[in-house]
Amino acid sequence: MKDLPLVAQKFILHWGEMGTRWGINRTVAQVHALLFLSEKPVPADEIAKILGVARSNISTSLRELQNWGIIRVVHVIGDRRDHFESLHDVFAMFRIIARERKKREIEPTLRVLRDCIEESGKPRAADAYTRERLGDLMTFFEVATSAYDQLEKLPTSAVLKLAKLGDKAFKLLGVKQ
Amino acid sequence: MKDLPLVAQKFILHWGEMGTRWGINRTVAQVHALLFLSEKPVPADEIAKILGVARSNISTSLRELQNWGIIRVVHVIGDRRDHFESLHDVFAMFRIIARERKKREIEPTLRVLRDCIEESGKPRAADAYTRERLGDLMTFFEVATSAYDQLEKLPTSAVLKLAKLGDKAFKLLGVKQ
DNA sequence: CTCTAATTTCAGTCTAGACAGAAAAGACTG
DNA sequence: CAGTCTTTTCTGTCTAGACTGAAATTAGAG
Repeated sequence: MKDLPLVAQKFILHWGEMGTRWGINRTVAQVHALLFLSEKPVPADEIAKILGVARSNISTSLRELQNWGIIRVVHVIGDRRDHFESLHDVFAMFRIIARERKKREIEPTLRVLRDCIEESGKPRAADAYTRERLGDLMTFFEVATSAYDQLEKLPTSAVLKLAKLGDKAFKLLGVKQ
Repeated sequence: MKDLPLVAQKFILHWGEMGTRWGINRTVAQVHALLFLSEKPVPADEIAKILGVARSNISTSLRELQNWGIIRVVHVIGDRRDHFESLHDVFAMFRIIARERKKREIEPTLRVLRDCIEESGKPRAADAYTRERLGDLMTFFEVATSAYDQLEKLPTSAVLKLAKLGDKAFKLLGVKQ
């Protein structure tokens, strides 16, 4: 870690902490930060040395990041080791993260809500109030995911245009005032 | 827990697991789920009994949920105990959650990024590539937060309208096709 | 002001999950 | 196919932070 530029150290540490706040293992987040800042692909043993954690631990973290789809293996001529590089396009990266979290967490939640609401018809399974509350929650998740799905289809350039329009967009569409 | 409707049990357990995936203490999430489904305000000792955890633990969880601003104390005549109820409007609830997470996690990250970029001008603090990467990341967070800020100002009705417009909205605005 | 109920704090315990290191498996080389 | 390098898997250890129960504090009632 000490041989990294100061700014890189600072960012990697912060990114690790952020990870833990969002349910991502600290080491996984740190590995991601390191690769994100790295111009050249990095082999696992170097990552281990830089971050000061066991090689085996890095192996697991890399696997996890590959499952997310935000890093990939590349090969360097004259070196047998796998090298890893992060996706460089930040917007694309967060699109992938959002999509994965939707798949892993939101969709299962929607399924549970659907099951609950279905079962809540049966006698003794739930009272009317519970049923209504769950219905509201499901509506929220449905609206949110379908809105996100629309947004996800846009290319980055369109998302940027949209963001730049900001307030004006809402007025043009007549959803405001 | 056993005396709750089956559907409520199922939801509370799932919500607890979801919490852990998003960096929220399981018990905190369970308490929230319980209150969310509860028609009447519930006193702390009953929550402890229902969820089967220590009273003191519930005290901490309730404090946390109050800090988030998604539950509040109410008093019931003829009972000295504090009773707690969840916000019932789901959209309002997630608006608060999003705002808090922005304040607690996104804004500190933006500050770190700003610091890093500023420092990266200094000699030996960072190479050009690192600086560029951090700049891209900061741009992303800036665009995302400012877009969210706009959205947050809209009343729920307008957000629903917007979501319903869906694809059409993008075409109307000329950001698509 | 005293007594009791309710809540919070605190110090210690417990445990899920992070981590290390060894061993196994896999892959390339000559 | 033996030898070496690399990666993965596995088992046991360690620790942050979740949790408990007791003690301290606070709030109301008479």
